[in-house]
This record gives sequence, structure tokens and C-alpha cells, in this order.
Amino acid sequence: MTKADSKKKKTCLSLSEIESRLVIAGIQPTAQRIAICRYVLCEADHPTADDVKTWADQNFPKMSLATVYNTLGVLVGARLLKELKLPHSGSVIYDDNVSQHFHFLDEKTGELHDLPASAIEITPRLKRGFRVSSMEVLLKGSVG
Amino acid sequence: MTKADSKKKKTCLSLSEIESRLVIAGIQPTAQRIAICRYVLCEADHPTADDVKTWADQNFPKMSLATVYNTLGVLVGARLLKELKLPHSGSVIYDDNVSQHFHFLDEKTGELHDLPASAIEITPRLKRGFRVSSMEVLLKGSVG
DNA sequence: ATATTTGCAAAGCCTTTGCAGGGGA
DNA sequence: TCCCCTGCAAAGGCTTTGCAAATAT
Repeated sequence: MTKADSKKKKTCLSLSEIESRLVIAGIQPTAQRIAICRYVLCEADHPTADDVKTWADQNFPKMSLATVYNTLGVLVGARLLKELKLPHSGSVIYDDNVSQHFHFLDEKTGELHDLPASAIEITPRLKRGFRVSSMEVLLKGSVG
Repeated sequence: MTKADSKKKKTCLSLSEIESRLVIAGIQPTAQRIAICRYVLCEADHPTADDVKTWADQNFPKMSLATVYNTLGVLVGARLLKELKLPHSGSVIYDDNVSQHFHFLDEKTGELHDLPASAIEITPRLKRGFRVSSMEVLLKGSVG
């Protein structure tokens, strides 16, 4: 792996790969949706709806903000994306990592890092009757 | 402790106790602030600004929404309250428990329970350079 | 032909802000 | 007196919605 490659956050999918992912998920693969997927699944790192709109304005003939929100909602519904609402940002953040994992917020830069589930050992010791179905963990600090 | 007592979430403070808490925190103890503290520190459980406004409308001669937000902001600044932004609610939630602790959200009822820090054993295993200054943990599930 | 999807604009929710008036130190 | 606080109303950021036109199956 070259140094340049190591900066890439994720594997890039071809347009046809994206299209089949959408079809498999039961989503009509419209041009707008494919474009947004290309950005959100391949290029972006924890984008907001606004980030997507900005990207679309530069990389797609014409896309309305409503379509951006609508598409992101569809992708979340199909579990191709996860919605994150984190305390430091007023905007919803979209995460293409849909498996169980946690987050680390660099308070200096505002950067959000994914932490694999294995990076945190967490053991709830709850009272009788409490059943946990999911956990959200956000660590805040700095990356030196 | 009687059964009735056990339902109370917190100790009730007298008006003068509230007043001195404010003064100690360097906050002018105005009527509005004392009233809001009485609700937020004694009666309420994880209220939103809107909850405070609703309470004030019923228990205080006249209080503007701006004053509610302003006062809550002042209390947060003085560390008498903590702000919580949780994914299930569009509104900021105010927590009078300002010590390190975690939360459990009952997904059926929407109730938010405080978990003492001791209820969760959490061990981050991070890469070199990551320094953690605080942690936020939200467990979601049901209380049987 | 029928069901979806898009785009625009308007409305919505929650929160913040500007400014004038009022009250406490 | 002087400064801080309050209230009102307006503005602000982000997201959702209604509806007509365009598009896909």
C-alpha cells in the first residue's frame, strides 16, 4: 500500500457496484441516488446533509436540497447509512459504517474518528430488568 | 425511607438553599432563576427547555422563552446543569446530575435513566496518541 | 398506465439574538 | 448611578412537507 493509498478512507465502488447495491436494497437507482452514494459511500467521511449538497452542487447537474435529505433518508432506511446526532454539531452526520462501532471526537480539530468495536471493552452492570439492545459511545479528547 | 419517598428522584432544596447555591456560583439569584432552579434541580427529570417553559407558565407569573433559554445557559455555564444532546430527541435535555455518569434510554417509553459511572466498566484500547478527556455513553433498550 | 421520484418553496421545530425597558447592587 | 436581567419579536440553522412536474417500471 502506497502512502497516497493509505490516506484513502475507503474502497471506491464502481458505478455499477453502487447501482446493484441500491437494487439489492430495494431502492430505485436514480441518477441522483447513485451520485449521492458515490460521495457518501466512497469519498466522504462523516458528511452532513450540507456537505452532500455542496458536493452535489459541484458534481451533479442539478439537485435540490429536498432530494439530498430524501435520498439520505432512504439510504438510512435501507441501512446503507447510519444517522449520527452528536453533541458537538447541530447537524445530523451520516456514517457509511453501519456495523457496531464507536466514535472518537478530536476536540481540537473537530475530526471524528471511527473506533472499531474491539477498541473499547464495555461491560454494563445493570439492575435486574434492564436489557440493552444497542450502545452508543463517544470519546472526546485529543489526538497527539 | 417510605415507599412514597422512594419515588422521589431527588432531594428538594429550600428556596434559600437554592439562592445560596446561585450566589456561590456567582449568579444573581433573580426570581426567575430561583424558580427555574426549583424546577430543574428538584422536580424535573431530564427536562427540555420546553418543559421548563411549560412549568413556568403554570407556576410563575410571567416568564419569556428567552429567559428560559438564557437561564438554562447560565446554569450550564456555572456547571449546575449539564446539557445533553441525545439522538432520540431534537431538543437539548438538561441534567442536574453534573458528575460523570451515563444514560439508559428506554426505547419503549422514551424514559431516560441515569446510570452511575460504576454501572459501566469501560476500557478504551486506543492507538498511540489518543488521549481521552471525557466519555459519553448511551445504552438503549428496554426495562422489563 | 401507474407508481415513484424530483424540485421548489413554504413551513416547522428548536434555539439564538438585538434591543428597549426595568430592577437590583 | 450603572450594570445586569428580562421580555418581545425577529432572525437563524437545520430539516421536513405539500404539491405539481418529470421520470421510471
